[in-house]
Amino acid sequence: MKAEDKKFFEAKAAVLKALAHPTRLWMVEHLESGEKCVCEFAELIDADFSTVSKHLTVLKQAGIVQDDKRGKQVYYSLKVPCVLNFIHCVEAVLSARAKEHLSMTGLSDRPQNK
Amino acid sequence: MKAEDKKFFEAKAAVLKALAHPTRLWMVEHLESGEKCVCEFAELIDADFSTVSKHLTVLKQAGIVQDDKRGKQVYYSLKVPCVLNFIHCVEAVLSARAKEHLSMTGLSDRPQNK
DNA sequence: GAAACGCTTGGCAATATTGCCAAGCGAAAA
DNA sequence: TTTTCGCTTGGCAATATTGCCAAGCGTTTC
Repeated sequence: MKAEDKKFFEAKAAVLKALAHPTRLWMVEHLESGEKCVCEFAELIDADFSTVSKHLTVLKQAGIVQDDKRGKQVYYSLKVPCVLNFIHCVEAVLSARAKEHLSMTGLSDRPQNK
Repeated sequence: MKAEDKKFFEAKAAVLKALAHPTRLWMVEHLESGEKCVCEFAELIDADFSTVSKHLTVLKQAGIVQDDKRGKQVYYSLKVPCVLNFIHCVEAVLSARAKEHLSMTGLSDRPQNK
């Protein structure tokens, strides 16, 4: 792998890493319906204010969300909406896995090859 | 957030986490052109055989790839090809970020709002 | 059978991530 | 100006990830 390519893969992995956390993923999906302030997130999940803020910072650094300070509040919004599409793909991975797991445990009604 | 939802987000985050590593991302993209054996990966990147094997195990556990042992070799292939689409979205995040960075450093030829 | 091959697993030290508490900080309200 | 509000940052301990070496294990070749 060339050094240049390596950098590219590191950059892409960093974006994915930002999304690879339950809370952050939840935040991103939540932003589908429009911008939210930090306090809204803090209210909805049971976590310290600082924790929420740090998660949002991670998403911001990754370039996934953007912030906008208006008055007392800071509003976060999705910067690259296509991330939502690909979360659907992740769900496809999960359902493929679930189906397989069912067939392994013999709980499925899978068709037998004779 | 409901406990059931929480589980769901944890599961999705786990899939993303599996992809969130430069080497594993590289492997997944490399599998676009068809199945590869462990030795091919080990040869292409400069890493221990065991390291390669462990990365592939992570991808397998996540349900992203599948393995097939034939003769001496184990062949890995993509199980859910849609992951490739969403890597393109990650690249969109990167290019959005790059563009912005250019404009911040004044190196761009961005159109000025007057 | 013995040796070689291709790969996986155990173990472990180095490193990174996470989430809480406490402290800081700018804008707005008093 | 002082206080409050909304949020960010520093610090830190608990936890997870990473990648190497060494050892194990099933096939195939000799």
